[in-house]
Amino acid sequence: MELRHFRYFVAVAEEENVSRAALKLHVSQPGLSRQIRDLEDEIGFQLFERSAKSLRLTEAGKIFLVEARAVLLHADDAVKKARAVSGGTSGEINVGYAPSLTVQILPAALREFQEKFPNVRVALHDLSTEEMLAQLGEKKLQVALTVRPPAKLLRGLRFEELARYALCVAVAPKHPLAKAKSISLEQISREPLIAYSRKDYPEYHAMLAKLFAPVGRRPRIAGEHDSGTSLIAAVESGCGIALVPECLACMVGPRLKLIRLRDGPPPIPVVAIWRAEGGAELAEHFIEAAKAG
Amino acid sequence: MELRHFRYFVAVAEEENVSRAALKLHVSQPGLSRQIRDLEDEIGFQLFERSAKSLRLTEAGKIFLVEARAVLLHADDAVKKARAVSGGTSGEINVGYAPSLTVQILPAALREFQEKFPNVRVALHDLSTEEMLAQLGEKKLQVALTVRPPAKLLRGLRFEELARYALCVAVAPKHPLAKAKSISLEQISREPLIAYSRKDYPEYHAMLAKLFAPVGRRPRIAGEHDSGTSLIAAVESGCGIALVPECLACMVGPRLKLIRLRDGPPPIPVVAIWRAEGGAELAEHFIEAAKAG
DNA sequence: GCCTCATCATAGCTTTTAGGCATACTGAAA
DNA sequence: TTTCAGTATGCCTAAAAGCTATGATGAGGC
Repeated sequence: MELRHFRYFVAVAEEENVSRAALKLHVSQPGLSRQIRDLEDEIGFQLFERSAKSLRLTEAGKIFLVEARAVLLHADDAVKKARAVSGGTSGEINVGYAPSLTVQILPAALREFQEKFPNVRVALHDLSTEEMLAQLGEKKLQVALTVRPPAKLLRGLRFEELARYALCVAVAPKHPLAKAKSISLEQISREPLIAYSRKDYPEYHAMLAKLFAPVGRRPRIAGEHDSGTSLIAAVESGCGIALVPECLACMVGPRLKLIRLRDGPPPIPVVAIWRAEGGAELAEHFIEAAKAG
Repeated sequence: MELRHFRYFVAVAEEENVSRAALKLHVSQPGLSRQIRDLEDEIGFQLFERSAKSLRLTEAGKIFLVEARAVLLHADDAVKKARAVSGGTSGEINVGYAPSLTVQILPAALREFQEKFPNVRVALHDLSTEEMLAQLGEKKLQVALTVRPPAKLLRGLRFEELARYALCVAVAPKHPLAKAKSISLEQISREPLIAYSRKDYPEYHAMLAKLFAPVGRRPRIAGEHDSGTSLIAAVESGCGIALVPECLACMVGPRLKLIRLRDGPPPIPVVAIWRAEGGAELAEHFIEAAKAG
């Protein structure tokens, strides 16, 4: 019996649904199903009553749910208490990030990391991907969070994917396109387009060019902005529409509508990048936190 | 982080010695060493101060030891509480056993098993190996604990080794041989030998015959007994010496001396045997308990 | 009544990782 | 200096977690 079994059981018990729990835990449904079964086999009694279609906690399962949650907290607590005594690792870590792509990831990562390492100062640097790669090389950064760069730029670096976001269309709620279920590139090319600035986001413009090449029309760029915030404001005020990663959803709230892009590019991979050669213990912990968050 | 890490850490911390802890946990020293290292890597601080020769708990490690013990108890407790509500599996299990060979194993197995399954009635049957195999076939027994029988008698049965015991020589403390560091077969053949009864322990006599064949002398059998208890009594009273598995050590206490047998047979394997075809859930739990105990 | 959908279980295969063996390293004691 | 009692490291194997594909089953709609 391992903590994994407790974690898995709690998730399944909370959802009363293996498939959903599997999604939440980032494992496959059959794998999860099997782990739960293994757990029941080991403890020697049923935690769930099963039908082919669903499962429900048994009485014993209900008790075990309460206890299992407590055990998991207890285990975390054990680490925290000991860490407090150890004084904790201290130091500094420099993290480069692409704001628009890390809106969802970064806050969670920071919270997770600072909980484990309250004595580490995290310095955040809003940089272009190019700058990040350069500064990783110069050891000015220990970690970069950005879109996955082409392999040839990753000499001496390693990376790990944190998320993928589809590209979608941001329109003001009262815009005529706001009611569409999806929008085509052709439709976009007829509208004024609000873009990220070419200077700070060269990859963004490269992506636009590649995206519209097969359409035979160029998008009409009606404004360039160097931050997601001001780009959103511009779209909201009716200056035009914008192509943004779907993770901006949590920034725009009801101010804009994000609509599916028909025949869009594959989802944009957001990665953590660090130096291949070892010694960057803090960087690894930061990346762990980013994955967990 | 898994419960395994907690279990391993507690063992190492209690021993302040990886090698001894590894022995206790039945894992190799390097494997254990690595798991402890992994744990430290994951939590992000040192639990031990290391020298090449030893390790000592850090302050954080001391706290973590207390907490880790508590977490492990908590986890067991979670299962127990839930099991209590479930009413527990009830039923009956019939276990055949060879008393002399299971003197160490059986009490621990029973304790372990009854803790998990207080509502299961365990019926113990003192039988010869031959009888056990027959009764397993007839489904009168679900589990047998005895010396490993030859493969050809195990058709339709499965087995798992629980322990091995060397054969050694039991002598009364005041016997002239009591001071020897080891005793040869040749020496034994000069002494009156107290044996298990041929009727109840045919394998024992087969083993004796095989053992003494190369020596060219027969042991002089001065008495036969159908239980370890009376055999021990006979040796204690000076009637002769006996060849017994070393696990009897815990029965004889200071009453007899157990001395190494020179050029003795390989250690005697004690196994749990059960029916190969499934359905014997309780049997499996019993065997798990026997392994854990 | 029968189809479709949602869901869980099973089977077979792949990948990960715990754990094993051999061995190097290291400081203390003889 | 050698030996000894330890821990750590490298490499390999085997067990187990996890994945994909697929089967089975009951609920709800048509």
